[in-house]
Amino acid sequence: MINALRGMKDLTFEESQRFVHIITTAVSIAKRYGYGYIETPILEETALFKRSVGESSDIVGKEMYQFEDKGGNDVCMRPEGTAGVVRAFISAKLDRQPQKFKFYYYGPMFRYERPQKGRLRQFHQFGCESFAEASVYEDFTMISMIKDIFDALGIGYTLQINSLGCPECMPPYRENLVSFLTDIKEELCEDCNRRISTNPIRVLDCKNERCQSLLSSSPKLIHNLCESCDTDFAKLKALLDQADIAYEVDTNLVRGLDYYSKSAFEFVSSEIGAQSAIAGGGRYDRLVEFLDGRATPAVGFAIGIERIMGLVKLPEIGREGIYLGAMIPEAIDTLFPIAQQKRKEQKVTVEYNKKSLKAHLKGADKAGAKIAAVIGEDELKNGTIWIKDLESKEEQTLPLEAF
RNA sequence: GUGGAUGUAGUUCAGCUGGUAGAGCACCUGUUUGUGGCACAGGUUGUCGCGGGUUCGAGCCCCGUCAUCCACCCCA
Repeated sequence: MINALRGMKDLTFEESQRFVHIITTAVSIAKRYGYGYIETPILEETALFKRSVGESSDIVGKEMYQFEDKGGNDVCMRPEGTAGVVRAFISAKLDRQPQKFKFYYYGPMFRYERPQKGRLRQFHQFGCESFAEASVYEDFTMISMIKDIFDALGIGYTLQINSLGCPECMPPYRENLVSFLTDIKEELCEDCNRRISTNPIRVLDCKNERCQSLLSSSPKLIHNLCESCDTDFAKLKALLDQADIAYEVDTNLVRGLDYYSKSAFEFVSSEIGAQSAIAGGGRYDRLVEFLDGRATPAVGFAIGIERIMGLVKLPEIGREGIYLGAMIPEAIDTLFPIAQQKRKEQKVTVEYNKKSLKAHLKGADKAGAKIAAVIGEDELKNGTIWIKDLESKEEQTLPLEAF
């Protein structure tokens, strides 16, 4: 027997219903916010991710499904969605248009990690990217959209926000931080020591308690923002307050991808285990430029479908449609014209074998049908059909034309 | 990549100090030969993850391997 690969899952029945429900809910809300669908390839040139996500990230460093294709190209299964959308945006030369563009997407992402609760090798994201809108109002609007989606799905969450600064205030802060960290490096954990040179900002995120206590007196970017970043962050908080959206400022919130700047946010849930982030995003004003486009400000986010799958309240669906069956072989053929007609509007299940009335009713029950319609000897002779409403238990025999 | 736990019927699990497997649920059939969801009765299903080893004998012990789960790491 061949099993699915490690970290890859099949979805059926209730799970697949949840999946579809999440996507359709998110899509309808994104459309209301003016987003249009974008589909980009799953396979991209490896260089795209190296340049966008960043070589220092774990994603690019050790988690990519990377290989050489038959034409000798260095390719990679996308580990996240933003890079591909930005690439498509630039390829279509939309960066040269004096307009704003908003796209939503959803689909599989691939990361070669050790699976655990809420972490798969093939997982799915729903995401949005907004281009050419530099205003912090857009950051706010995006958070508000995620809130709408989670509310519609009945999901509880905590919102965490932070500002990651910009090319003006980040570099001096980084130097500042590195010198602080270097002074105490003997006491920091092994991982943090490595991070001082690779990605010092991420030291702030260390889960080691000892490191955290040492870091309490570290310089905070939030207190070293340039004027523009500072006023934008203040504005974002004000807008969230005004909209009554609860949030926590988490000065240690560091997005794992290199391309973020200014606003960063993460929605977390306490109910799903260690992998608690259910959505994450932020501003990435420089990414279009990094990928050889014309400088274009942008904001985006992604929701992890599998992460919220268990949290979603699925609307209850009752009995639906019609079950058709025959009690004698000669009546079976008469079922199909009826089915054809009824399927124009309803769900129809046809049983191809003759069965006893009892067996048909059981079958109708199992099929989740609202109406059981059966043709037996008498009905065939009289050109009628026997109907039972499985909910109200009402039954009647109707002429075929009247059904 | 690291650590821990677990792998027995479709599924959830039991299986005492080693003697060639059981329960609930699900499924199928019956309980007036044309009436469902309930109840009752009966029934089907397993190379006990895989490969070695110890033993007269292993689901139970040992080694290896694969997989799953949880955590670290990282992130959606």
